[in-house]
Parts: sequence; C-alpha cells; structure tokens
Amino acid sequence: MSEHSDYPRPFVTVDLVIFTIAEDALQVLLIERGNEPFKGKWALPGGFVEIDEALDEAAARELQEEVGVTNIFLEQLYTFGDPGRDPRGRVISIAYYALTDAMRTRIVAASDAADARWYPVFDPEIDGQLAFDHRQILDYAVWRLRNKIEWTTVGYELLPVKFTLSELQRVYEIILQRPVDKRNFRKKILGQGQIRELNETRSDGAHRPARLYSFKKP
Amino acid sequence: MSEHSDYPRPFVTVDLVIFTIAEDALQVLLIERGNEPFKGKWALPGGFVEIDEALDEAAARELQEEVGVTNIFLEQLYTFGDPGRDPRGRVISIAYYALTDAMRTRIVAASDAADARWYPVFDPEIDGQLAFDHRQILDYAVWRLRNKIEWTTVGYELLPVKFTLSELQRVYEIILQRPVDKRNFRKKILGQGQIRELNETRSDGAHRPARLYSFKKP
DNA sequence: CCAAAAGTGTTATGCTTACACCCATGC
DNA sequence: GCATGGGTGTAAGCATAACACTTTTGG
Repeated sequence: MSEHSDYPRPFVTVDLVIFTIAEDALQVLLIERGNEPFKGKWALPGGFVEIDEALDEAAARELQEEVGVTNIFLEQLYTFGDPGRDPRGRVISIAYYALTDAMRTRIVAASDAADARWYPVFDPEIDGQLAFDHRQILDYAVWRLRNKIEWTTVGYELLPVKFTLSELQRVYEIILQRPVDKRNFRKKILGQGQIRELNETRSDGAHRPARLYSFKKP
Repeated sequence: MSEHSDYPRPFVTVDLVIFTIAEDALQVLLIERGNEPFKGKWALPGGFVEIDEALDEAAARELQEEVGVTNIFLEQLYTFGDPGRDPRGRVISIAYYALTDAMRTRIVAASDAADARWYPVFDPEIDGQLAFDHRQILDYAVWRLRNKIEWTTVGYELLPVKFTLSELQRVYEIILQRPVDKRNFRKKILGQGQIRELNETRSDGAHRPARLYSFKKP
C-alpha cells in the first residue's frame, strides 16, 4: 500500500440473509424493489456501511432497521464484489446471515421498498425473482446454515427461548430437507449438553404434552 | 439502498495470507513496512482493489505481483473492516489465503517494502511484530487451514506436483502441530481416491526410495 | 376408548484409533 | 551389515444409523 488518496473507492454495503422458520418452512426476508434497477424484483435487505461503523455493527443496525430485532445470531458470510453486480456502479457487499424466531420480528418496510415479506427459501416461486446476485448469496447462506447446524448448536436460534424437542427436530428437518430419526436426534442433542430440561410442559391439543427445554447460554 | 452518490466510500483492499512449507515449518509471507504507520513492523502483502476488477482477480494479481505465482490455491477468508484498523483512514480489507509450493515462488519486494520474507507461523519470534490487525487475520487463516485439511485434499497444494506420502504426512503434522499415525494417514489419503500412484520413486539418501504420487486434478 | 404426538434402548455397521515389524537402499 | 526412512494389516473402541412399541393427553 503506497498512498491512499488517489485510489478509487467503491461503495461498500452489507446485505443480510435473515432466516426464520414459519409455516413449516425456512423463510428469508426479502424486500420488493420500488426503483430501478430490478424494479419489482425482490432483494435482500441491506445498506451502506457508515464511515465510522464496524461491519458487524452495520449488519446489526440493518437488522434492527429491517426487522426490529437485536441480539440475535448474526455472522459474516462472504464478500461479493464482482464489477457489474450492481449496474449503478462498483458496489462491494459484505453478506451476513442471521437467524431469528419469527415471533420476535416486526417487519418494517424500508424507505424505497414497496413491500417486505418472508419468502420460503425452497419454494420454486422464488426462482428468477431475485435482484442483483442475491440468488447466489442466498444459496451460499443456505449451504452455510446446513453445514453449521450439523456440528454446532445454531438451530436453537430459530426458536423461542422455550421449545420442545419435536420443534427443534422439525427445524433440522426443514433446513436439511430430509427426515431425521427421532431417537437419534434426541440422543445427539441431549448429549451435546447445551440444552436444559425445564420443569414445564406444553399442551398443544389432544396429545400428550411435550416437555419444554431451553438453551444454556454460555 | 436509496441514492448512491452521497454515501461515504471507504478504501477497499485485499490482504493475502500466503502459506508455504519450508524448513520443516509452515511459513507465511510478510513484508517489512518501509513507511509509517507501523514502520519496521511486518505486514501481510496486499493492495487496493481496482475499480473494474473482481475481488478474486485483485487477490490473484497481488499474488502474482508479490510472489510471481499464478494458478495456485486461493480462497476468500473473511472481511476485516473495523474503523481504526488502519490509522490512515477507513480501509476495509477482504482477506484471502493462498497455498503454494515454496519452490514455485520468487519473492519480489513491493514498492514501499524494505524487505519481504517467509516467516515461520508458529515461531514466537513473530509475536508483536505484525502491523495493523494482521495477527488476527493470520490466526484466522491458520484456523481455516487446519479445518480445511481435515476434510478436504487441500494439503497437496503445498507440495510440488510429484511428492511422497511421507512428505504429505509431514505437511499435515506441521499444520496440525501434532504427530500423525503413518498407517492411518496412508489409509485415509489413499482412500480418498484423489491421488495417483506413479511408477517412479525418489531416492533421497541411504534409505529405501519412496514411491512418488501426484494429485488427480478433477 | 380412540386418535395423535411424546417419549424411550438396543443392535448392527462403519469409521477412527492404536500399535510393531519387515523392506530396500547407500555407505 | 548397519543405519535409515519406506512400507504394510489387524483388532479394539467409538460414533452413527436403523428400528417399534408404550405413554399421556383431550375429546
């Protein structure tokens, strides 16, 4: 690095892949674009990184602005910067992904957004509807999430504080898109020692009530 | 994203963690800083992203400029962008890591570099000598490399085209910083089906000559 | 008493680990 | 013939995968 001042400076944004589980599906928050380019298409929420703000802070701020939640799982994913990914100019975007319980969010439309909504990730309806390179970003986020739940405890982040093991198992099945064996699942999850058994049950209709659990925060 | 033109634009660079194996150690390429800030300290090679250049291209170009190699393993690592990481201004850096056979490289000093050299990564000599947040970047790169060699075939990238299994095993031991069982290692590597047995041996002194192998490019 | 989800153990299989001796060569 | 690294197989332990019935509740 020699001298700074004469170098071209691209725009830098953060884009967010915000996942939740709702209606028995993995959902991602998308915003309908109100302006060109890609008017009428759907885009991941995002925004510019302020000059005095860390990248994680920018992502957390966007998260707060878009869905009104703080303090949820948020991790840097990858940085996308192909020239031409945004027809308006050189925009480098640091993508993050976040996991939240759907009930904690309140979706707030962004200023230039005609609409914001949850979209089922694996629904073919979404194909061809994404703006910019956001299909690529979303695919990468799904790939990371799938890997991550196999060897970490990140699945809890999609559920409320108190949950049943069946609910957690369903989260895994929805993300992995394959059935999971009930007994092996319980053995594995309980064996991780990250989950606390509560002295409460939830009665959810005409069945045996399920025991509630919560995640042990470290 | 509303209007572009009125947003602050940080500088964007790529930084490279270039690994090689030499003198029975994992080495990283560092450049002695000739100017303030951090004059006299050692920094990872890096440079600005040109306005019409993809991030991967910028990283590959730096690699070519610094060590004169092309077409080696190069992967995006993480993006570092804390305000204050560079005292000269807001600089967001996309870190990459690369793996190369030491013999393929010819180290070329950068324009403002007093010196460039390989440093042993696990040598305490390196402590406190790194400029900017480059200690953090290096630590993260080592962590990624360690994970990656456990479940991929990336180890080959640090060796010449033809190599012996003992050499490959030593690469693993050096990276993981622990001994590896010879028979289990050979079983695992050969079982991956990514390596071709050559009809050649290398005689390396007063011992039984070792059979040579090469990596099957996909 | 019926329907529906909750809950619970054992066996088989495959993968990972531990471990010790003979082989081929140069000097 | 000796020193040195190259090369080889088997048994034990551990983790993963497959699999079916009983329990508890509301209606």
